[in-house]
Amino acid sequence: MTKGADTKQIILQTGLDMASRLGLESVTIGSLAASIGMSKSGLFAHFQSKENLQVEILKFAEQEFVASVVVPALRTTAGIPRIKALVRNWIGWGAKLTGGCIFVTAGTEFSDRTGRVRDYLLHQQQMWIDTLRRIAESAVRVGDFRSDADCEQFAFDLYSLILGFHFYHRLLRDSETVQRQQAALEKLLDNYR
Amino acid sequence: MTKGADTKQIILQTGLDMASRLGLESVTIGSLAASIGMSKSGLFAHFQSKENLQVEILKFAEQEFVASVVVPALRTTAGIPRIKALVRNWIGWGAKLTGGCIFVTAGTEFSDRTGRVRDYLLHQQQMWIDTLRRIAESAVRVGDFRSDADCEQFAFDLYSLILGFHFYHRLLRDSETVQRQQAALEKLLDNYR
DNA sequence: GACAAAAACGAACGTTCGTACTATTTTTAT
DNA sequence: ATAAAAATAGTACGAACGTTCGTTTTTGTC
Repeated sequence: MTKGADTKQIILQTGLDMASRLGLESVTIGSLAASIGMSKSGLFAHFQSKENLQVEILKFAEQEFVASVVVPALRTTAGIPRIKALVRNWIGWGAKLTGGCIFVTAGTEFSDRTGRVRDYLLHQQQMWIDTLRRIAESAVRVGDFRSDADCEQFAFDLYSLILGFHFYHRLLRDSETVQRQQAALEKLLDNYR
Repeated sequence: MTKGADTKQIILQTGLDMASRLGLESVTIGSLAASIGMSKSGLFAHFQSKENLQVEILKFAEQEFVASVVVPALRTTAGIPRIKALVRNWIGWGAKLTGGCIFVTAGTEFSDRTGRVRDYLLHQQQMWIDTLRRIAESAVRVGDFRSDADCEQFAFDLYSLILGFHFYHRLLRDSETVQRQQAALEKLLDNYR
């Protein structure tokens, strides 16, 4: 029985796109079903609850994120090239979606809520920050960063930069944002060299 | 006629707090009325539409923001002390609300929507970025920043930092965030000195 | 092609959404 | 004190919400 799994993928893909535009809470079962062209109850049967749907959308997004952002970056040379690749991939991933990065959107949306969606988001973000830190550590190891660099701090700095880019790019639609972000990244890297 | 205005203030204050926790879209007329202890229709009469309510909450927040963040900062010595005061006030303002900064929250929430709420948010953010740029320019004028400093870029850098702080502080509840943010701010200022 | 399992459907549940209209109460000005 | 005005409450509306249930259609296996 593969038909059900196929449908589920379509639901999650469409749901992810919708969530990236409107937020996870605004992905209603009715509107999602309508935009796919199936019935509310048919869609609902795949998830048993809206909370499950939300969590599964996040897991689906994570898969895509890891596959198209993290893994390719880890394949490039460790150090500064890898960091630049990571940022480049991240921006590219954001561009694939109709809306913004779902982790940023949902992270903001659920930061003051409770429940499994927030729990999962929190866990995801900690893993993401861990990844940033480890990539900084490998930059120290290959000598691109100086040996006493604070890698935890670098993760914060880089994530801030990404958030700034996202905010400028989405809300302000500022065309110069890419250059701004690139200039900031160069300066940031200089600080750790 | 002062009774109506008083009630309106209470509505907006409560609505702002609710919006800072759950987002502007989740401030429903029913739940807001219930938490104040008045009727849906009584509350509704003050605003004529939900969109009006949302915009008025943002205007109310802006008033408070200007009064407790921007104005006090502009009263301190121009240059780096003013920048530090601005950041300090901003963090303090965020701490007064139950949830996060409403401009960050709502900016993310409405970046891909259309309508008057988004229009107003966009306008507000452009003013905020303008303020950041002007404060950087005054830092150049008093000699705290070097004369060829890119003030537009500084606005981006500082805003990114603030967003990073907000995200770490709200979702991750990381207790070291204040120090991280301070360290990043010092480095940022050094880059422009 | 028969048959069981899986998947999708349609209708309905109780609740809440934003909004509209009409009382009724409360506040203000004379 | 009283009339006008403002503020609040009450009731109702159609639509949408998440969810449940029983039925029908589709699918894969023998």
